[in-house]
Amino acid sequence: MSHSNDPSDLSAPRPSLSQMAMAARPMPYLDDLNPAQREAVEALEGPVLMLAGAGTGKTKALTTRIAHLLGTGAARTNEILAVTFTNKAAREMKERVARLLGQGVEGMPWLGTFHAICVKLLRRHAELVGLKSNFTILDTDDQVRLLKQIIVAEGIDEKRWPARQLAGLIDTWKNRAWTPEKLPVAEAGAFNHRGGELYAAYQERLRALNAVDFGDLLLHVVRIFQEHEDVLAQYQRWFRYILVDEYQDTNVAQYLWLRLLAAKHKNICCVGDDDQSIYGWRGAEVGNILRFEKDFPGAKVIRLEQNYRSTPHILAAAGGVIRGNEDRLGKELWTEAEDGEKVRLIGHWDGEEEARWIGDEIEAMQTGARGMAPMSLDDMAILVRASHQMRAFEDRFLTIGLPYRVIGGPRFYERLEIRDAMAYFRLAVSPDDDLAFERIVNTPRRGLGDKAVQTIARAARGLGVSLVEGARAAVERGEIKGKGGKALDLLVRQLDRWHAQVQAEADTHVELAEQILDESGYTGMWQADKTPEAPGRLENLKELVKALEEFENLQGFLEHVSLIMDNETQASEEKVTIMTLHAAKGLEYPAVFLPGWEEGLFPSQRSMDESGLKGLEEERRLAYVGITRAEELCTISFAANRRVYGQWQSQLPSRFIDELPEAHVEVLTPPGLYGGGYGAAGMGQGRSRLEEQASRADAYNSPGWKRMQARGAARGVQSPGESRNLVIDATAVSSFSKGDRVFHQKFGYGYVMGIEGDKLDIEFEKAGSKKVVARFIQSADRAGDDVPF
DNA sequence: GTGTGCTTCTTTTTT
DNA sequence: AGAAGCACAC
Repeated sequence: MSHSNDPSDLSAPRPSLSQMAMAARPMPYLDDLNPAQREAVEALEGPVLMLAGAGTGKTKALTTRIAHLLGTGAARTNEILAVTFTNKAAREMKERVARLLGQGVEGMPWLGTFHAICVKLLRRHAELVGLKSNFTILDTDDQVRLLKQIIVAEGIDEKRWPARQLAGLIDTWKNRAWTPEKLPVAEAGAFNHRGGELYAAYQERLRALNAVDFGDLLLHVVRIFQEHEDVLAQYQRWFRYILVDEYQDTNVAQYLWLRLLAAKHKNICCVGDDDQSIYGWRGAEVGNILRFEKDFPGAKVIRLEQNYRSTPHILAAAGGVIRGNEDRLGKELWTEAEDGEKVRLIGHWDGEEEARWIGDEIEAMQTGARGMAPMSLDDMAILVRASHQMRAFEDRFLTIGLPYRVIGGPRFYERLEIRDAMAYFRLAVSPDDDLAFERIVNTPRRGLGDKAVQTIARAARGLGVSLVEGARAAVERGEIKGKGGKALDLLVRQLDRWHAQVQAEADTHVELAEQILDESGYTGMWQADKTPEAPGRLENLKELVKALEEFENLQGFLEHVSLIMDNETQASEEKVTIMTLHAAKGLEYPAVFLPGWEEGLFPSQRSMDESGLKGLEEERRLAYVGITRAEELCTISFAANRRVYGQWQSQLPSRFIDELPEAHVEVLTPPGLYGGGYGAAGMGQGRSRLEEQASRADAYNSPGWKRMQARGAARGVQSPGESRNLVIDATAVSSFSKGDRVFHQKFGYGYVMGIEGDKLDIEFEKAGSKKVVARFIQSADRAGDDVPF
């Protein structure tokens, strides 16, 4: 079945001597694989579904497969199509293939995200869907602003029918590969019976603007493939082998795209894990992976079940939870690793106590206080269901001075200041970018409000030109009076000059970027701003300019940036990581904390309301993902009370807790639960499930339980802050006195009200009164010093 | 054209 | 509770 050696197979390029020499070369990388991995690597021909459980060496198998394709001469670098979902995954794969081959892989042009690859394809064939090949890619923000215009133009009440919601609908439709013509009638009736119509209007506007949104990237290419057989045939020949990572996350559009490309040779290898499908809410279809064998008859299904990450207790706990799901292909993870610690379970009185306990526990683990080997903060992570849960931990960690990093949150390129700066760059490159012009016309303030913008738009429409040209005309005709008119005149001239500079390539693009931000007054705007965010924003602008250095020119930068939403924070100091369960997929940590396992929060009530059993199953997979992130120690916790939308609520432990197999769980005594006024607090309707749970804790009564007790007691002797106080720089405290005006990275400006030990009691202007460790505090006079450019 | 108080909403997030 | 968005008043 060897493809390249069959002389009768004329479709395959004849192997060159060098390729045959390479094929004859020993393949040491194969010896590193277990039998299942090896099978997945060597089954090069025909459809393959690699069901790779958490921590089973999926990326290793995938990258080795690529190396094998190249090493045996079965394919050349440009004949392999390898798609991932994130830039990070793509980067990682490139690096690992390069390492395996012992050389660079500049020549893997078709290894990338779905979107990046589609941009490449669409630039080549843009005219087939009525676009020019220099189309711009809109992000969510642009998209919403555009929709808002359409909604308002249609005379619809934007408050009752927000653009954001329509954007969400259109997104969902595009995920399902529904173009306006193919939109089911029932769906078109959404959004006050106008959904379909508005969708069509939006697509029309996009075409007029020569722009696409993220969904279009996929959909346009699918349409090209469907309507132009010759083009499709070309790529079917071209991409002789297809590899897909995280197949369980593909949506309908991506599925169609893949199926079209693989239809001829069917050399498609999809890798995924149905148990880790957690993106249903954004269009992923678990069905794609469940249906693979039907889509590709004769497909080889290979299960990777040997886990190299976690201890048996952790795997057993995860397995126990996921077993509750109906819709599974079925997989059982196993490991050769030693037993290790059981999964730990602990209940708390409320969310703050939970945060306090985890903080103490982390400090104890870091210093090795409980007889364990000291552990780096980099090896610990807290994984939450929803980002608002992070707050309690941030507050607590700031107070005790525990360094942490939050992953997720607003991405670098989504930040206001970055998007503004980019709009200026976009205009310098293409002056007819109307959306960019609208964004910055009055930022910084130029005295150009709604009325002025309308005048400009009217002028532009009348002449059938871009907004910049409209503005020029309006200025010349003197339609915009006073200060605004003058400022607009200046802006138009500046834009002309910047554009000329881009074309002339006289200065380096980095210098030009700095010049633009400077001359436009944008940097000055933030320098003059006294809000606590301003210094951070200036810092971000500096970083943006630094990021520019990596590119040849502004065009190149803009091209890539629209697809790269990464937020790579370089590792510096040791820190605990806080992030959502979603963000944690694909990562692993020696110690993992999973707080907030309460009904309604996790599983999320909303998920269950909206998607019923399907929703619950996805939540359960999320629990599975969470537990399987842990290598050695996994600690699950819940609180009896929690503030939900500002209202105190008593919480029931998550049903997932009851699904944990008891034999692999160690229940820690909830410290505040028995001692504190828990029973006395009177939680209303009789005995709550939590009480049952707590009393059932005795039933576990394992040796480990007692061991933990002993450890807890031993730890109790040392107060949490104590070890830390020793390393605190005494000058940090002494450099402040009562009444000082100070600045804090997160809380902003405030005044020192008192000093206790190494902590300062500060009344913040925005955040209220807090006790914060002194070394996190800056004198307010120093805060603004650091000005870029 | 800009600043302030009221209303609303509140999961997860990539490209 | 807290942010964000919007209407309203200067």
